[in-house]
Amino acid sequence: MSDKTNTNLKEAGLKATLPRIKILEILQATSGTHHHYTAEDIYRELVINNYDIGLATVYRVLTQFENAGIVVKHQFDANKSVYELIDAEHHDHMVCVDTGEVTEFHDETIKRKQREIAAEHGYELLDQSLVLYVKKKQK
Amino acid sequence: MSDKTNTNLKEAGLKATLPRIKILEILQATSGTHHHYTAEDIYRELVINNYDIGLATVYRVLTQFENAGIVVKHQFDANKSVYELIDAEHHDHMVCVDTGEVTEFHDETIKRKQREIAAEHGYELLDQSLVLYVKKKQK
DNA sequence: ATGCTTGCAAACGGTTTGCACGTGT
DNA sequence: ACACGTGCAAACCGTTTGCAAGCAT
Repeated sequence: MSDKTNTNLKEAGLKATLPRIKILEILQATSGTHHHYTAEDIYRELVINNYDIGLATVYRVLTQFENAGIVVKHQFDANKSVYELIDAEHHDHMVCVDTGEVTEFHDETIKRKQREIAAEHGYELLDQSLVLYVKKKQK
Repeated sequence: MSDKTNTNLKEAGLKATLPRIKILEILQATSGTHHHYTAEDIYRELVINNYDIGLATVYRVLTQFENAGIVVKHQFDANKSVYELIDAEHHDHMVCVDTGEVTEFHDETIKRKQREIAAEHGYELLDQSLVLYVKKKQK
């Protein structure tokens, strides 16, 4: 898997350096439920594992990953960004306003409707951001 | 109309002060196409009209308006917020990535689908944010 | 009169950048 | 070797806040 990781980086035109490899590994960690990380989440994780990697580098690497199409940057909250590995199936998010829990979903009907709407206005749909703010239904 | 303005403020539990009245008037200005303002847009407008109102006050007033349900805060771009008067019909936005132009739209199909999806996950839909990033279709 | 508002300037917090040093190929 | 990548600390920039003075009621 570390082979695969290096390959990914090379393919993206990025030298396989320690910081980039470690950050990519953290993003790929499937153990926790949350695969949405802030720059500091990742930085903290690095510090815990005794890697001497600066926060500035984390930001730089994440930006490079974003440009390389390895990662998407989301803005669920007004004043901090979270990053997420891009997987094959691109999905949207619902955020619980009480717990902050993030659930992913995908819906083709909505996607299709969006393209229609853009087209009606003479536009082509390049990208889209949909976030539902929800709370647990109590009965 | 300045009567109406004061009434709005009073109803919202806010004293009718000069800064609040003027900021509300700017938000209500229907002349320009863009009714999406950054705090500085509004500040600049105030300066042009020779009002001695600080940027900090603009932020404070906009936040109060937001809490009072007079205004919504959007985050089309990562590092600046825009504010918009809430009108009866609540709508979504498409932003042209080339020109920055913002077009509003409303679609009931999408809204309904969203409620369904939230419900499927045991959630209740409180709020939602949908932004389409588009570009002019060239032929 | 008195409590909410405001202007100013300083603080904040996430993110970016300049620079000299370190590292991958 | 040499270009590219990195750590550190300082800069940035939109936004928030403490404080003393100013208004609306």
